[in-house]
Amino acid sequence: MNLKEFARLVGLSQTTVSRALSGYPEVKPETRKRVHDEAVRLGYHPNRSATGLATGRAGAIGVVVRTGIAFEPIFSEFIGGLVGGLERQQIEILVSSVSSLEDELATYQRLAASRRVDAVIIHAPRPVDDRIPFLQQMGTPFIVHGRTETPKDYAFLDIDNFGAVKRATSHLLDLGHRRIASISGPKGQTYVEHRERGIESAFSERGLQADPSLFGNDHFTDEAGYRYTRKFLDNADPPTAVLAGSMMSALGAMRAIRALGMTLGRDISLIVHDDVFPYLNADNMAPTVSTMRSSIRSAGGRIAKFALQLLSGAAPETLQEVWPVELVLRESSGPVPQSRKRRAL
Amino acid sequence: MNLKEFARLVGLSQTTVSRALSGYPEVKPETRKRVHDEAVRLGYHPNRSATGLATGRAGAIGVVVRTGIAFEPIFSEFIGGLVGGLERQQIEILVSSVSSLEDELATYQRLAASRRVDAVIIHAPRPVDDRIPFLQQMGTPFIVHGRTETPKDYAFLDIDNFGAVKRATSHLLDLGHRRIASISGPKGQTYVEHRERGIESAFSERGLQADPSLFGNDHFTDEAGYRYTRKFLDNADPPTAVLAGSMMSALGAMRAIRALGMTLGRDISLIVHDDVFPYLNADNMAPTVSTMRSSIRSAGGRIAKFALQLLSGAAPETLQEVWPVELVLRESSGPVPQSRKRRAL
DNA sequence: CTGAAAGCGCTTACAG
DNA sequence: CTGAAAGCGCTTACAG
Repeated sequence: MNLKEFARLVGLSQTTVSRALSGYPEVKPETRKRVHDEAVRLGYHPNRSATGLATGRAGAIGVVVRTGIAFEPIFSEFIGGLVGGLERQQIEILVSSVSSLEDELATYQRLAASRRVDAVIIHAPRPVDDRIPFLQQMGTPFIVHGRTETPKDYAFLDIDNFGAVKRATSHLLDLGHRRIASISGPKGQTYVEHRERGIESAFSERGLQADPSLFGNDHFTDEAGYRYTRKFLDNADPPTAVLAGSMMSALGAMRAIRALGMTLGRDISLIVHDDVFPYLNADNMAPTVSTMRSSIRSAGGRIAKFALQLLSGAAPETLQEVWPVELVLRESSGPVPQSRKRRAL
Repeated sequence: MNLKEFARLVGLSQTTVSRALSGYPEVKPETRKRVHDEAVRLGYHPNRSATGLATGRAGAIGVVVRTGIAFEPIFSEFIGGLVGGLERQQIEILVSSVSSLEDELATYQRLAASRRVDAVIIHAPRPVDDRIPFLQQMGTPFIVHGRTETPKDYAFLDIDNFGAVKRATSHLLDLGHRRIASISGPKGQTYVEHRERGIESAFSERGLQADPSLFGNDHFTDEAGYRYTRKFLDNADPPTAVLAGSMMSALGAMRAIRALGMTLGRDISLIVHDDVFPYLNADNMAPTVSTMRSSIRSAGGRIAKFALQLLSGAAPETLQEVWPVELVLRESSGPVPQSRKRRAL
């Protein structure tokens, strides 16, 4: 059924019906109500292509995923939050995939030129990220999940990775740890740099220096967590504490610790960045795991709100937030073992 | 830039340009090439709303997610496969979320009536599933990931859950196990029933009977895996083998087994349904974990192909596949412990 | 092989 | 508060 037929059934002109449905003010309340009721009763919904053509609005937000970037468990949660934040907004998420940065840029160009989306969301930004000037030049609204180190004249939502890791590191230093390892994401992404700088800053504030040979970078997999933990613990001067960048890396780290017959929380400490997966709960492990916690689902929900505001004309610079990260101390982290205690330098 | 302007720049009529771009045969090859080259050079892409309005095709496939159904880690992989299978097809995935079955049906109605998608994908079907007659009656093409127990006059891709679990159970029975526990998904979904029937069938083929008090049903979380495994092992006559429905449940099961001081693969066997997550590899655990393996990413890719065929006019009944599941035996499963051996009945 | 023009189903400035 | 009609940017039957 199209508008013409629906309007005939309701006994009004297409104009009035369209206005009633779109919430325009100049329709008599009782007329609006009648139109709404009839639309529900008859199952009428405006053809989205026609609406899109007439208004220039696609009613969708684009998310481009890079295959091969093992983003996986985070992606579900993020999309869940995003889509949840858009529920009942008549705005959907459009997902496409690409295999290279070049393809990613080409996809933004296509999505924008064909008016398929009203805005896009950028993930995993680098300190200097080509996608941002590219989108700005095209005039495509976008929101960055994370941020760059360039001037921030764009909308973004990030968490305070620097502060979170600095606080966790400071806590470990206070407990006497001096050999602290990091298992983080791939080099080149802003959040990875922020986290590593957080470690360095905590050390240098105390006149100490972090050992960069204890920094591992790879995708967040159980396998990488295991591999790096083994490697670091085979070191002549092994770490007494590990910071793991995700629950998946942490699973591997814990496995390595067990394999070496060490007791987590006593022989070695572990603090994990927790994106909050409903199926894998740090509070539930044995021992319970200390975390830097920040719900990626909430971030998705917030970015959905940002997107709606952006489409309502908000200036990108007014849509910028950096969320604090909670440090939740549990059994996996504790004082440095007696045997490994050193005189503070 | 719109078609009118682009056609002017190329020096041809809108008709010819449109036909060249859409791959119609009646365009001179050199004309087509010139149009294509210019489209790339000038970044022209047809307005998707206009194309949609003119053709009646949305160029998108809908996926509706139910929030609260803890589908999470599987979802990323599935969408990854789906989107990958649609790459370069000018077809995107449209994701919406709903919180109830009623909302889900209403969303299909809206997506179909507004011509926002050309087809939808149904997840987690029940033996009798209301969504199927609903979509059939609306005439909306759809593909079921899984299947019902009703007549299958629709397109679907499922895996042989019955056969997989039956084989795994038979293997355990052959090794002398008689107390076999199951930690599966929520009751009421076809795949859960198929898996449980697989266990029962393996038992009854040997004149034995499975103990339904060893069947646990819940979302696939580490927590549920732990809780059920503890509960079953506290039993007066505890299981000697556990079948876990996902890697997440298996993590909890392994944790419970460790907590009780038991050795996996010796004191108790474990076989896990593995959807193949790139970040969590059964081959990499200690001990390595026996699995029933089927890549959910591949399933997503295959369903993308089905969707394309459906949109090209293929009859739904011709798009039906049930994939076999590999049984990969590793260290986590072995003979029943001496102490628990019984005379075969 | 190419083109002029109708039509897809909306929205919205304009008129009343 | 309501309506007639132009226009959004494509595709495609029809004509040549």
